[in-house]
Amino acid sequence: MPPELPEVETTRRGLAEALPGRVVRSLLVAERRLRRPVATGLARRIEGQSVRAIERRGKYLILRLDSGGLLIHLGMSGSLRLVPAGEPSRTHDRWTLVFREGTALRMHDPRRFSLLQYSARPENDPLVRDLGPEPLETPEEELARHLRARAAGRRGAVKAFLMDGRVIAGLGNIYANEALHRAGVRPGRASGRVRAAEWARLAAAIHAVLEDALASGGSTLRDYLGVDGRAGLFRLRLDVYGRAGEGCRRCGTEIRSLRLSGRGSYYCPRCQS
DNA sequence: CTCACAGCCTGTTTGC
DNA sequence: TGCAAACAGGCTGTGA
Repeated sequence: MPPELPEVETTRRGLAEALPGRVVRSLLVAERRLRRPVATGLARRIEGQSVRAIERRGKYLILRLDSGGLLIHLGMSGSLRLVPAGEPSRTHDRWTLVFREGTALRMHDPRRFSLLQYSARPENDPLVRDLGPEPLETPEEELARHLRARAAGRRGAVKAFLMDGRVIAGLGNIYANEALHRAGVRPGRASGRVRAAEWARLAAAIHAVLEDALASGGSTLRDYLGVDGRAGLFRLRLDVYGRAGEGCRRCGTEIRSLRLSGRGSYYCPRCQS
């Protein structure tokens, strides 16, 4: 299961408890070939800087430094962990950010879809600049209006629309499926044909599913040194994602699956129209 | 602008 | 049983 927005936010909270004030001693890069190559001069650029804050934009983490900051993305299989400085790397550990205070932040990422990049102005970096509103920080009614306005005239599937980061930040395949089920909207519907009342239900459902996942992940936050991006997802009970052929938890009808824009999509033919 | 799809990658599942 | 092919998906770039 990939880290989605709630897992990234859980990770952010863990880092925010531990990192601010720490000073970067070194960056050890074991594998440069990630989603983008890790810049050669990155280590030198950040050594000696202290961590000011940890922010999140969609599924990107922003580690604010004295000057500029690091953009970090977990990709499909990445997870961050705080480890004691000097702990040996294992297979698939990609880089380790070592702090003077004796701890280190380590990226574990088997599939190398993760990203580590310095930016002088992280919030203006093209990677995050064009992202849509934060689903958890946008009031429900505003979110509903926004989605409806952006969907006008679009004929593509509503699930693909919800997964477009420029429309709304950080909603991945799993939670797009779950939100559509909670809202009673089929994933293959044309975005422009979803009605106002349905957008209202969708906005509420997006909030609900993300908050649920966040709540279940939050309780496992205090593992050893705190950060495990996986904890939340393992605890959230999914209603439709990956449940093709099984019974809908609400009505018992068999969950169906189809492919939309190359992505697995799941819905209940009775609960969702 | 909108939309679909290839490509990146490796662990896991499926199918012969 | 064993191996190869298919699958999984966030994001970007490309082309229609």
